[in-house]
Amino acid sequence: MAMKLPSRPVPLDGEPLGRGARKQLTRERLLDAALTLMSRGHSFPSLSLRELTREAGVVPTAFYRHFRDMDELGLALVEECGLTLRRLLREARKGGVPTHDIIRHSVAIYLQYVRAHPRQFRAATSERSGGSPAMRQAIRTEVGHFVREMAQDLRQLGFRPDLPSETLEMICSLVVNTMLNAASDILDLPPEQPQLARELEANFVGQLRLIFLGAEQWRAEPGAP
Amino acid sequence: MAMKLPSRPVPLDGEPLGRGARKQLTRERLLDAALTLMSRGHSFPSLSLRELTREAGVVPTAFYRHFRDMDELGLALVEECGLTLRRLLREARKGGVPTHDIIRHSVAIYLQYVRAHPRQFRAATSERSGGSPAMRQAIRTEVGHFVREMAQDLRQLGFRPDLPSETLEMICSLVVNTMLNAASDILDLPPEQPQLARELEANFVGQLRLIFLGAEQWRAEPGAP
DNA sequence: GTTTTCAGTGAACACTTGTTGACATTGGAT
DNA sequence: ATCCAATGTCAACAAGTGTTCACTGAAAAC
Repeated sequence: MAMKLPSRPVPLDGEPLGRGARKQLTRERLLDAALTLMSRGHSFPSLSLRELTREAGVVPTAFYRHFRDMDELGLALVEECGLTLRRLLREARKGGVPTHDIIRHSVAIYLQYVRAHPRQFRAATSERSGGSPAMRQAIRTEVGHFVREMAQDLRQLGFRPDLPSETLEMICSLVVNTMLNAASDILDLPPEQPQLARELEANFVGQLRLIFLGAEQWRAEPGAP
Repeated sequence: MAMKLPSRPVPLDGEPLGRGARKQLTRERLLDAALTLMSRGHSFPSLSLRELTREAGVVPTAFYRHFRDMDELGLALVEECGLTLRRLLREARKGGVPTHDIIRHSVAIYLQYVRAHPRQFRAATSERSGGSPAMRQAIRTEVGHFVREMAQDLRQLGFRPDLPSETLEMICSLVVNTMLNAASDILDLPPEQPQLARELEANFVGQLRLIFLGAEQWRAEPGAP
């Protein structure tokens, strides 16, 4: 008699994982597969469920044990990328702020971080204006959190304590937009063109300098002289 | 005997159009259909050829008389949107520059223009980082043209004649990124929420003010004191 | 030790997709 | 008036899609 092949939930793992842990593992595999496929040029809305599960090494129907549909996976993905972004900010906070040439230094750190997490950043920048309305909204919210956190950090660092939070956030939102644009540009660069990369980096540094130059000059109350 | 239905290239048009004109017309219909579908939430890479031709009111195979594949249509679309952008700049140039409250005025004009061409702007901002690599590159080039043109305009207006073109373009690229982000934000707003729209507009104005404040303070040679 | 829960499997469905080839119709050059 | 090229239509294809259903096997609950 022909026996059915046994289900192999974790084919390559010797560790005796618990059931819940196993579930979370394949869930992460699915998210990971999405990031990988996106980093190969696919844009999220053009990903098919089957393609995704194929890449994840699971059968199509297994998908439904984790997400209702692709939109739900998209939202989870956004959350994950948001987490990556926050980690960046947290690490930057820990590292302390160098007193000299802050911007150039921060840019170097940031770009290094971007290159270390290309898939997350490509996904984030790519779906920021590309995905479904729900996904765009989610990303917008996530970016909003990031902006607020950054503004708070600036305040805590004693930067322009006279400015209201609104204004600080307006400035930070400009900074974040510039950062994300730069990330997108960097990741689209031909693989090994250090000259272009340096130009782009210089441009990026210049733009941030410009912004902070403006921020230092900003009058506290633009309405009244 | 069953006669084939006659082909009706222009079902609703009484005008006896020339042949070339007819071709261009359905070509425009295809491009238009793409814009329409995109403005309904679809992102370009997830558009199917059949969906497109259905919306355009043509049979799927007719597509190939105009474009080799969807990528080619995408490039044509980028070109069209680029044209729209340039027209904006040209009109702005014609209109002259108000001496007072330039930025607020320009922003109002710009947002009005964005709202008048929502589909083009949604497509442009959406595919800027979302589409195929070729499409992204095309958009990048188009935006680059726009930036250079804007920098030239600024120079001709006598703005910071001491700065090298490189620096001017760096500034303009920051401005353009901010403009496109603002467009994307505006178009994603819930249909009738004038309060949010005004907040967003104020934010936008603030960011541009900040940029130009920084630009006025920018030292001509950041390397040497 | 028995039972229950549940992540994962495989086959099947109704459908849409991109692309091909063989016609039709017609504007424009001859 | 006649032919040609080009624009468009129809029918058909293989392949891929999302989703369903009944089933399995082992971890967890009893």
